[in-house]
Amino acid sequence: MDVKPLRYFSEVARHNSFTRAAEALHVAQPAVSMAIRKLEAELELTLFHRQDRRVSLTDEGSRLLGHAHRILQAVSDAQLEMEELRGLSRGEVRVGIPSMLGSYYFPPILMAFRHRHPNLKLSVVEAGTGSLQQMLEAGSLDLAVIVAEQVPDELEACSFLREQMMVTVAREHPFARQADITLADFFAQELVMFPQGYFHRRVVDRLASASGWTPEIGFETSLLPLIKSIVTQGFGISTLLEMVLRDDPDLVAVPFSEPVWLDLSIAWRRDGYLSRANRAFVDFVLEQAGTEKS
Amino acid sequence: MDVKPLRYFSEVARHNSFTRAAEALHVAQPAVSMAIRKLEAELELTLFHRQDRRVSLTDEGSRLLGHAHRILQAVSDAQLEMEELRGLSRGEVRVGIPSMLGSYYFPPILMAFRHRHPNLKLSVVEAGTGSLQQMLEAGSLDLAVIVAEQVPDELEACSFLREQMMVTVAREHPFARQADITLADFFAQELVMFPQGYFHRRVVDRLASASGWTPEIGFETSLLPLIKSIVTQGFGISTLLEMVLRDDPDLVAVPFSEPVWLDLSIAWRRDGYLSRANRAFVDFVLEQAGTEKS
DNA sequence: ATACTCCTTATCAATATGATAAGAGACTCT
DNA sequence: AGAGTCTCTTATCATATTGATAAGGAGTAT
Repeated sequence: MDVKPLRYFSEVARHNSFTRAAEALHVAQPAVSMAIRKLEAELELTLFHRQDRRVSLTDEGSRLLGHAHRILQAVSDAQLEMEELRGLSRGEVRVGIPSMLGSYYFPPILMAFRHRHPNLKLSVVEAGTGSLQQMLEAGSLDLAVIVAEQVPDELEACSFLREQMMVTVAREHPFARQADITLADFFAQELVMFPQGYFHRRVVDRLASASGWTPEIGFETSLLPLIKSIVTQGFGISTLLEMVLRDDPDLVAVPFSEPVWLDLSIAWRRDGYLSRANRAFVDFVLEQAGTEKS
Repeated sequence: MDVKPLRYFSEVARHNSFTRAAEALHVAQPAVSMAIRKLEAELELTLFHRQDRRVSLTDEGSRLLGHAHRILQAVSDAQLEMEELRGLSRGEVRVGIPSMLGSYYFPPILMAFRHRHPNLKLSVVEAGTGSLQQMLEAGSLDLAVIVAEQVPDELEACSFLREQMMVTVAREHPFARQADITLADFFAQELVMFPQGYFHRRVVDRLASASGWTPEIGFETSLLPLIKSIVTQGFGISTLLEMVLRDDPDLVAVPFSEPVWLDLSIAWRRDGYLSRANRAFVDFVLEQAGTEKS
């Protein structure tokens, strides 16, 4: 029992005519005759009562008609959804974004993506790089934004933005007048940091262990506005991505004397298939980053 | 989107393996590969993620899987019902039977038919020949038992029983000792009759008009037991099928001097298709009548 | 390293499908 | 009554689809 013959059958039943059905189906009329004959042979039942030039459903035929409608409906539903998935008018993007980027870089991108593909469901999780990687590997996320240098083997990553980590101080702080800050100077200060598991913290820890200093962490929070507020009031200093500081009049961003650049990437499981929707999101992010640069 | 590829798809998804699916489907493995590839091309979507020798559904594939299951289920439902109709483990027989036969000849046949095809729905309507013909033509009945000689053109009829109409009198009635009764004698008596529209009445009216007599009808009812009771008590005479009188000790059946035979037939719309179930019923009745005779 | 497992590609035969052309039965309109 | 038509069937043929066999290649296990 195949779909095409059932479609023919349904049309013949609808029109009570082979000729009319053939027209509606855009096939030659004998094709319809043969298809119905074959279906009848397959089922070993007479589906239509051919009386002179009048065609009508038999009892058995009308029983089949209900099934045929159900089947054709189900097929058409499937085709519709596949078409939607293909055309990105359906689908889901589940992406994880670290706090710092989620607050400063991504909002406009997310809005623009949503505008481009209004029917895609967009789930955004904000969490530290560590959690994001775990969620990615566990399959509860499809995509995550991470810092490129620490890409594990099982993830595939695509860098879309290179951004400098800047020492962040209040306007009144002595550092604010320096052209750059050495690691020694930086680590001599009391720091306000993200907790373990955030790329922010990882970067600083790496800088510390590479240079032999021990960071003195006076305050630890994953709330970026709180960090900024604390630094603004002079209770500590921090280091943040340049983008976070660009529009803040109360904070001063000073580069390290050996500039620290971070490659921000969007990553996914290497062995996992990216759905159309997710791939569209990756492409969109890369495209936005590209146009922004130029 | 065809049924076979969907079945292949569903099996591959079930086993996460082309080879295993091919085994389960009893086809060569490349056939499965090709079918899936073609389905993917048709939908312009990747359904499986082929990673090394591991196969897994993509997001789009798992969306399709639900539809595939629904479609395959619907197809299998249809096949099942068609099979049931073919094998007469489903279907409906709607048959109309005149009172006289419904009470005396058909009950055992109906029971036997029901025993032979326990899953067929059997709807039996008891009514006069006139009503039955109307219902047949209106399509509210598929089959009806009628008297052969008055078969209209639009009905097809098959005779299954030839039965004599007997003058019916009480044991004490003078007619009871006669070998036969002339029409003149019969019409001289007060009659107990079925109403208009019953073959019983039609036959008597026909006899009357053919012989020029006018029947004197003292009592009219469609209740056969009532007729018998009235005749038994000597308030009138009637004429009934032989089968009705065979086991009644209080009534005597005497033939007309020119015997009146009725051909009982089972009829259906000439232009209407007889469903498997109805045809089975006709065959069954004919078969029963045949074996009974022999 | 070698054999094995599993999916893909290539080729070929069998089958199925649909188009065209011709035919047959029945209704309709003169 | 007979021509014309309408509609389904049959016949024939070209094309497309399907599945089997054989060979290839990538990855894994022993």
